[in-house]
Amino acid sequence: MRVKTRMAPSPTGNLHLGTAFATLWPFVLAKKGSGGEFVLRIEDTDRGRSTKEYEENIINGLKWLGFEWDEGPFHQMDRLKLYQEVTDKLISEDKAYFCFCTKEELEQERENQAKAHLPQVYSGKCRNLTIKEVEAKKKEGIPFVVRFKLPEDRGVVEYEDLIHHTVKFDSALLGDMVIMRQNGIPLYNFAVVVDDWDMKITQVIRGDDHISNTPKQILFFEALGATPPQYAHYPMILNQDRQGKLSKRTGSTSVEEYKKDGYLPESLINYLALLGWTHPEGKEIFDIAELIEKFDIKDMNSSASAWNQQKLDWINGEYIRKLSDEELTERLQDFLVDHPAREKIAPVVPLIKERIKKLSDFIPLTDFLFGKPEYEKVIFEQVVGDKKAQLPMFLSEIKSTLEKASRPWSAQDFERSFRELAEKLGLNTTQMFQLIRITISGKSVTPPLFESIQLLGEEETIKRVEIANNLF
RNA sequence: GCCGCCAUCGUCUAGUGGCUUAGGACAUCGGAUUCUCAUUCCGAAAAUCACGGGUUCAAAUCCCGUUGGCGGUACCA
Repeated sequence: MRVKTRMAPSPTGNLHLGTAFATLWPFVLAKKGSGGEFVLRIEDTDRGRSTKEYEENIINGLKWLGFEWDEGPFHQMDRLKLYQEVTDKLISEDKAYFCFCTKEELEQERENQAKAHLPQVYSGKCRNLTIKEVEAKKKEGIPFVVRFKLPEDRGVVEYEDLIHHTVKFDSALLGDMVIMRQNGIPLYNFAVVVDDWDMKITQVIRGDDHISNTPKQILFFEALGATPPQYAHYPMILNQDRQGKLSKRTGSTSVEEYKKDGYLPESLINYLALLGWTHPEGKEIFDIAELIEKFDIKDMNSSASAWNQQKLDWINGEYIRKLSDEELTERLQDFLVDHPAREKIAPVVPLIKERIKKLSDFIPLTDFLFGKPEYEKVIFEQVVGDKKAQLPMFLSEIKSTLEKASRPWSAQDFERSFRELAEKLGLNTTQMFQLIRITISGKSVTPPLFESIQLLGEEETIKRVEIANNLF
């Protein structure tokens, strides 16, 4: 059978890492088989919280991550007619009914049940209203909803979860669920079933927060006279401290933030994959194509894993180092739209490739190459320790050594003459080179010295030594 | 409260009854390379397999219970 999966985000917030995670699995499952299809469906029936902006953010983010869909995006709000037709059909078949209970009544009911340590289930008060009674209440203008009539004696609803084992629920604990609001907008569980049925979805793979929705949805499929799809529920990603599902509490969860921070889409995908699935050979670095090739739903985790920023950073570093210099240059240029000298990024790339974990690390590491350094006397003093009184002399010696050197400066001569100078001045080589480093950059950590100086040029380098010298 | 899901180093995991003195990865610590920082390489520390009972000649692995974490219990999705 041809596989058809779907991802159904609700546009009630920006693209969340959890949503990206939720998109990965149905996407991979669809791409796995030949001719599989992946559908994007926007579940926008929560009118209070859904916005067009969130939807755009989600769609753009999914595209940035590399996801493509074969159908959609569909919108549930465009499909109200269908939900209404199905609802009418269920009513006419006596599988659903009108309910006129007020919010207060229902709350009272639940409260009483809680006090009696009973499961909180709708009493079915409006279940047996006659047609006449219904008409009369409607005429009076009493607000109503449509409830699903839970088949009596349905007993235990059971299904084979592709990730868990057999999952069983007692349908008696479900009660008669509301499926349609008075305003004609359906409720989540009902709309999902109508859509999955209408769109002929074969596999539903989603977070395990939906496990308890599944028996309800199966019951709806049964009422429709349809076979439910196969279900697979993966665990939710937990916060770094394992307290609760991934939320803003312990760090950013917005995909856009990660993009702005300089994470590569492919490393995000790789890390997300690691959180839900284990490569059969235990590999940790693999691209989406390999994931699709090796994917088997049986290798998905059944226990929840916690978000780990350090591991993501490591993976991102791995991917940066795997890029060619040309490719990394392009990525940096796209990333650093406001950079003062984007055309000068290319020659710097080989120097920083092994030194950055995120694209944003480029800036602090290289800004001295593109603008004047800011000096702090203490940093110089820390290098030479108790010889700090001699700093002016050290700096002018450095300057004259540079001026004496034959041009263009060569790495070999440079290294040799400064090792000699270090010895002459009673400094060790580390101190010598650190002093030069700080002089040209204002920092104690930079890319390799001689290559940096080459990029700066001889004149600029000597100028910086002069400026530094004037500090003392 | 009721219903459900889950439970191996700090974190992610391997492990499907004997091959396990529980293996790997990230992070941590030490060492080598080195002009700094990284990279790379080598090494160390880190899990009484949540707890308590069973089953078995043998259990991290099977069963039951407990505890803990998480989720659901809406005219949210």
